[in-house]
Amino acid sequence: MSISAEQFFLNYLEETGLNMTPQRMSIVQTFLETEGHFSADRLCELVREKAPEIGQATVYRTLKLLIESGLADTIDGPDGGVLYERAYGRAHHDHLMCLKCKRKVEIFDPVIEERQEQIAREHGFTLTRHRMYLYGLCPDCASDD
Amino acid sequence: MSISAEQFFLNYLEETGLNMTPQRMSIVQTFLETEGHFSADRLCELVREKAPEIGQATVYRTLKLLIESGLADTIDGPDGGVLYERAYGRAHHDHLMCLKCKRKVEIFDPVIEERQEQIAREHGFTLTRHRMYLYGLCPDCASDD
DNA sequence: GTGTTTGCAAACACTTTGCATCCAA
DNA sequence: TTGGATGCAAAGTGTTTGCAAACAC
Repeated sequence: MSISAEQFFLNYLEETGLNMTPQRMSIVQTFLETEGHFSADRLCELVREKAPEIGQATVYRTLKLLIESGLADTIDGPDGGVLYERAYGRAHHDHLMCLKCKRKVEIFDPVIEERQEQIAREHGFTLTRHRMYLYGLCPDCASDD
Repeated sequence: MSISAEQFFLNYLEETGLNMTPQRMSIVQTFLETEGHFSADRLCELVREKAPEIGQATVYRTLKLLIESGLADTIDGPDGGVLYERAYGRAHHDHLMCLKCKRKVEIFDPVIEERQEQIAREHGFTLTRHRMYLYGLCPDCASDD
């Protein structure tokens, strides 16, 4: 976590032999400014508020680079859609979400993380990454019933 | 697990005011005969091997019913696609998959299950369901490097 | 200059829908 | 008889791609 996210992305581009461009810069900045989870389409809107001339294909292409570089991460909702969130400079976490109001809580549990490693090891697997989603009703929605 | 899967589905249809039809019967049977994880498209193919006249829309519609009834469950692969598997009469489990050869191992860990409940409770959530995917390299693929 | 990147629109894969017809109860 | 079910084809999603022009280095 010693270098900035922008620098991190620049390094990635360089290593991969790709160029920085105004469009990519805009998209990365917007991405970094945006909190929480959002769809590709939503990011597109946000980018275009500042730079309407940027095509959606470019946003999709850049989002792909962000993921490959490790700046971004995807999450998949219970409904099937794909969302993105910032990953670089943040600790790993999983998600707990409310099926009704869609509220999301980021969670982290060392016990679970440890068991995951353990389980993979028992099967001879080398663990690369994992995803865990807990779905249920938040306190507010549970009491609405 | 006291009644058969077919009966279970019949009950669901009845409760929901829907009818059993030859097409649904074919699809459910094919679904139950098919081991492992498969795409909607793959199920379509299998169904059509026996009953070529069944439309894909019907397969999709029936698959939806299978999920609503609880007979089927969806899983999402690391690559984004949606797969289906049999759920009724089987214990809950999570998945460990090889990123290279796509091999999948079904796993279950009481410690993790317990912690998940615990975490949800700590946040005031009522847990409905969860998904956990572990991704990595299986023994064979790891040694290929 | 040369290879990369862009915007556009068309292509894509997968899933859902509208509709006229057909069928189960 | 009547509301649900079907097949077909068309319409949606959300994402990717081909291409000629524009650009970064």
